[in-house]
Amino acid sequence: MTTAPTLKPLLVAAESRNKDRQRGADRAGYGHGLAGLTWGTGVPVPLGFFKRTVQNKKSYQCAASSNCPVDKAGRKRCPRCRFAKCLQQGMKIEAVREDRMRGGRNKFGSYYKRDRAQRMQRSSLKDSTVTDLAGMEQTVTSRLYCLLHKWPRWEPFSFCVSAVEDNLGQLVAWAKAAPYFRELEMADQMQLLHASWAAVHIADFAYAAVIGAIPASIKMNNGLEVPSGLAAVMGDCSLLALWTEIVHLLASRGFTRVDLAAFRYLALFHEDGECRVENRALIRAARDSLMRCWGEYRGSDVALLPQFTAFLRIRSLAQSCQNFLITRRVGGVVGSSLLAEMLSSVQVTCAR
DNA sequence: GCTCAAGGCCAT
DNA sequence: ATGGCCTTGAGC
Repeated sequence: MTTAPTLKPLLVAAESRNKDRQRGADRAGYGHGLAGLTWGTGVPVPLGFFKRTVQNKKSYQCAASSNCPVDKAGRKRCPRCRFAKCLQQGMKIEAVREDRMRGGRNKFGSYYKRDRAQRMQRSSLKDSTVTDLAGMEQTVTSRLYCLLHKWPRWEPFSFCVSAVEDNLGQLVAWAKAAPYFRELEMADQMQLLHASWAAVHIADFAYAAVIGAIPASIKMNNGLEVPSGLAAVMGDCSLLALWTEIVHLLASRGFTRVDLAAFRYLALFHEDGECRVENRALIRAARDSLMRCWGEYRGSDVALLPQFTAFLRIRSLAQSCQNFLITRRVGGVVGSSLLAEMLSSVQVTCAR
């Protein structure tokens, strides 16, 4: 069986996307005192509206009570509230020139500079705290919910495989943007993903199950009710009991989105993935940083212990799930080439 | 010289 | 009226 090289192109694509985004962020400048504005780079911003309003000394009246919602859709409804929002967001009337002189610089140069420096500091700080990283996890539950309702559900097993594949796709994009991970060489990135994808998948479902974001069971088109945890354990009914046990354990200890973020990073940078990687120092640094942040969040290192054992159980469950998929020969028969590649890498590991 | 935020223009 | 794109020019 030959597997198409699927993971690498995905990583390459994610990398170029991230670079584009970074370039966009770097290019984002200032407009009338407000940070994050650009001319002609596709970021829609009410520069023209603000400029005209100030230049022509317009004064608008609000038909309602001066608290109209100003969003992309309703922005044209009430100019008064739109202008108020501009000011509230930090746009400066003084930055619209009275004499209408073009070009050159205005007196805000130093303010822009300071603001830029501050924003830079904030973004680098962000890299080192789990709490901020947890922002990414908010989307997990809604995604899993969609995922469970996405396909025509004729057969439980192929349904579970589809769920796994769908989750795999986003995992790559997430990891590629993750601090530390994005600094690694491509080969190392592949190693870590091969070793962690299954545990991340289960952790995602565990979180969604604990907070009740997904239904307990899914109704197949043939009338059969299937527990949604089956998608978490990738279709292996014999693992369902273990799965529910872990979910209950996590629920009793408390499992927040910060904990989920920690689980995901823990899986990604776990020792098991380390054996064949080049840059062990960076991965160890990532783990240290993670444990420090997570410990701070939980209050103490001791408080992490039960969480950590739960994580280890998820990892061993993940191993069982992978073995199950291999015995079902998903890689060759049902699964996408990406899933096949993930599974074949496990087989290589086992053979050694 | 180059940058990049400000003004102007004009199709919508 | 709006907003995308082009031109300008003081400060670095």
